[in-house]
Amino acid sequence: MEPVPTSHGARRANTIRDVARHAGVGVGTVSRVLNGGERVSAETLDRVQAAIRELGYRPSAAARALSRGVASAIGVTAPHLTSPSVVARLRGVVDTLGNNSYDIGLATVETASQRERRMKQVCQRDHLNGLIVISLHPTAEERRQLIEAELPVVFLDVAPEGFPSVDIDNTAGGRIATEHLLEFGHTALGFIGDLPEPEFEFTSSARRLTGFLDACAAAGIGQNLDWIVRVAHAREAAAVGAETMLRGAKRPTAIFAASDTQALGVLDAARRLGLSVPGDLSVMGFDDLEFAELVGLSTVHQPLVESGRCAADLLLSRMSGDGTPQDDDHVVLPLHLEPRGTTGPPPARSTHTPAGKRGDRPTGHHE
Amino acid sequence: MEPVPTSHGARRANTIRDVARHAGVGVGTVSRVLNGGERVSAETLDRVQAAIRELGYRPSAAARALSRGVASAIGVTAPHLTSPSVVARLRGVVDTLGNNSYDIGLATVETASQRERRMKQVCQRDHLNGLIVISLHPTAEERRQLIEAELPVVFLDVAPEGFPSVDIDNTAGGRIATEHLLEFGHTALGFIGDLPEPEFEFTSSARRLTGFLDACAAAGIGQNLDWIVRVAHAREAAAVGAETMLRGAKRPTAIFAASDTQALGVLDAARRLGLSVPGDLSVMGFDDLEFAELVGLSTVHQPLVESGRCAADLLLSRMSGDGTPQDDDHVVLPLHLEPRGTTGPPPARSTHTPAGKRGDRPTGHHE
DNA sequence: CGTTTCCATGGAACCGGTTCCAACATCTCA
DNA sequence: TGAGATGTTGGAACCGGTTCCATGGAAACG
Repeated sequence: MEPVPTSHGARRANTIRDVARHAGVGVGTVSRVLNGGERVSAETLDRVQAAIRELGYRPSAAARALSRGVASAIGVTAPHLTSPSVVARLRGVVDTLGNNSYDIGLATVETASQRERRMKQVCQRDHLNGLIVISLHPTAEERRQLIEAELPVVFLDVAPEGFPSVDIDNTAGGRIATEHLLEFGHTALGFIGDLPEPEFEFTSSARRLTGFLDACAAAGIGQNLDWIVRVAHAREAAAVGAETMLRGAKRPTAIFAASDTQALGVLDAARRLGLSVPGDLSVMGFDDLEFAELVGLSTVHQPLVESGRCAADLLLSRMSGDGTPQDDDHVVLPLHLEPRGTTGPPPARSTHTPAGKRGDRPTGHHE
Repeated sequence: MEPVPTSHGARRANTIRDVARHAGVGVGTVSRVLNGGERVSAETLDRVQAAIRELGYRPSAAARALSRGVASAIGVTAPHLTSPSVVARLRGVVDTLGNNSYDIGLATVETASQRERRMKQVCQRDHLNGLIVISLHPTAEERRQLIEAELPVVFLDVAPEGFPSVDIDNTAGGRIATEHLLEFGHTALGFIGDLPEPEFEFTSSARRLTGFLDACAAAGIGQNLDWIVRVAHAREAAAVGAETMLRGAKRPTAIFAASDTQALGVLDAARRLGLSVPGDLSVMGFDDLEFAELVGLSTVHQPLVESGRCAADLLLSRMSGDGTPQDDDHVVLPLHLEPRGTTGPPPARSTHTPAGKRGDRPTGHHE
């Protein structure tokens, strides 16, 4: 006679009206109980909660989203998950958001068309109430859409004007890496980084190059343009680039790779050419990915996981915040040098300046 | 006089009724156009599409979910993203699902309470229309909930009875790894794997141990129980376990670690004890994570990314499928040996007759 | 004791889609 | 020419929450 009282074999799930009937109250009262129980007498509250329990009632997320006008979900867009740094950042984001009972809508983009489609999905009006964008530069069109959708958004690993962001000081990082090499007495420095992306503003790789050049200039060291190589962000591409650089008549005694992935390629190149590291060649990376410690790569540490947490916190405060919608608030996280086994003094023969009283360094556990 | 015709400064977003009015048709017609344009005349279709474009109309996901009774989202639950194998699987899942215009709801669980909360979220009735569970054994209660929610689900890296799953043959994998060591002539084999988890059925690590034992038995080699060590799934824990094993009066000439991560710990232990690899000790891993190639670790390759794709495909076919709701369909992906630099013949001095000549500890039933 | 204030409460209207049915137009076939 | 089949269309009802307003009773006040 009654609608199924236990939720066991129920064809149709119980609704708020079923609960109201079961508890002998109105739907408004049940709704109030569901949302914190304000302005409900203790006795009624008990009765409603009992009814909820007895019916195994679970509210419909869609109905709530519809009537409230917004869902309880946060979107995360990122490049494909092949890059370890993206994964590390994502981990931080997920950690923080997951503890705040938000749904996380993950979207990865690889191609331009995917990207466009995603963006439309993302801006669906009642779809998301917040967005984190990892390592993707927004196009002008995308910015416009984001502003129009009035969607709270935080960028991570990029810092477009007019939006809140979490990033590092890549220029300073490039300087830190380069100064580490300079302190060993290197004067012949090479750089390997990503290809420039003209459609976007400065990339992190480009900024690291700027820091490299700054540090060189400050030390009064000139540039050999053949030793500034820009390739696709991949181990093998970097290996090819480094090999070319190292095959020249004169070659650098140290190479700063703008990412650990590319540093790995440089190490490959050194191995192929029979150069010892750091005996013949010092190699410096950037990021401090997990494998950096494994291979003993000297690098600049950036707080990847923490950056994700930070972006998530920033977004949450934005969403709950007063309302100033899309001003910018750029968080810059600290970096530090992580010296390991792939950097050392330049080889004695080319050490015409300081630092060269002893050419034999105590390394040698690397090949 | 019209409601705001461009979507620019609109306070209130355009709804399907606005579109209908603008195009001079009924809402039903607009809905039909939105869902593929079946049973709509070409002329009307044009007019409606024009209206949609002119108003910048975007349908509300929540309203659609509510009236259809189901959203267009697929959930993915996984352990925290610190494990590289989980990340690799996730990548495969996301790749495939992303190309099918599903939203992906990602939830990671770490603690038991998180897990319980997630499960409730996940089973919200109109929340998801599919679920992929990565590397998490379902409890009895969770199975019950899943079945009750009638939610299509695919398990990945575990294979609970009664649910579709994608997995590998871990026992066979353990056998493959062990046979590789046996072929080199090793007769003193150690094993390092995860702690048993009594609350769940057999874990993959336990199955790999079974394969190890099978292969040993088939080769007529007895077991030294001190050489079967089970520790937390972490590099350092494995290092400690391996060190203990290798410090004994007699020590194995080869160790099979049930995961690459643990194999890394074994390598640490060897280094600390001054043992050369593979000269004094062969080390065998499992998984073929990215770093395995970096450190030249011999291992068993399992198709991680592909397993994610496979699970996603399976789920999609389940969701669109006829209806047989939750029968089981266990996909088993192939494995292969990936021999690298950490395995080789046993040291010469111990190459005399098999380990247990004195039969003190090994319960050898050989000879 | 009458009036005002306050609180708990019930329930209609609403959010924006989908679905279904009735209504109508057109076409077909006898 | 009429009956039936086919195809297109409009719009009410519905999905299941939230919100807001009207109501009634208790408490506070003069």
